[in-house]
Amino acid sequence: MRCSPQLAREPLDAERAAALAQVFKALGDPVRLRIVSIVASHDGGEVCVCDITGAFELSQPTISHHLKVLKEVGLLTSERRASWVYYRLVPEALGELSALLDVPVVA
Amino acid sequence: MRCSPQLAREPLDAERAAALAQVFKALGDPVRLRIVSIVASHDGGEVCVCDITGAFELSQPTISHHLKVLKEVGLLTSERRASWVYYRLVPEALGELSALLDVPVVA
DNA sequence: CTTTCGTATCGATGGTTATCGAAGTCGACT
DNA sequence: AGTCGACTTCGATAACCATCGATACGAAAG
Repeated sequence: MRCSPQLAREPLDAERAAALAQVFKALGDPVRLRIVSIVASHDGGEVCVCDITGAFELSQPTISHHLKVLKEVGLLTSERRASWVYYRLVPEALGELSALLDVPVVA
Repeated sequence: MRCSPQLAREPLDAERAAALAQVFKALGDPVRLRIVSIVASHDGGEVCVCDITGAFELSQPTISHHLKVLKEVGLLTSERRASWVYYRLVPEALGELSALLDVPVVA
């Protein structure tokens, strides 16, 4: 777990910065941010793709693309059951980012 | 302060998601993430541009561009003193993001 | 006031990305 | 088997972005 490295503790090395930046970049799209928030706030913790598609005025392939991006960076996981695919949050991934950004107010 | 809206509390509306996504997008670049971490971890809280430029193998205009992006989304502020420009962190901005991503482990 | 040094802006360019329609896959039901 | 519905992958296109060299600006020094 690397001891929850805070951003203010010491400068990030290039390798770690590159990995983290990928996750932030995934969150750096309004649609993806809303998708994460939809999944995170859903009772039961998992959401069918159809539920997400219905929340946007975007084509279904576009939503699928965004889901793929979020899955690739480790923010979501997916599972197929019957005809439907369900996505759920990876809380540890968000937690790591939260800890990283948790800069002490008192310097 | 809008009661520190957690991502898991309720789905983000489009407007708020767009604003937040801009900040995450700013952090979604390895160079910018390292710049933020350099500024955040620097004693005294402020860093001269020359200190940042020296930490990368990038041209000075490129660093200046990244600093501008971080400043535009409210993560950094700058002040000119004599010939040098100093950048410092806006802790509240990082804090808001941290609170947003602070998803409770127990669903 | 011209030079010099630190930083910002400009214009161009190559690489990346969001989006779509079309086609492919995978289960389920008949 | 055949078909239908849910979802993903593919190929194309337009918009965006990181980076650079050249240039401009602002402050201090000579």
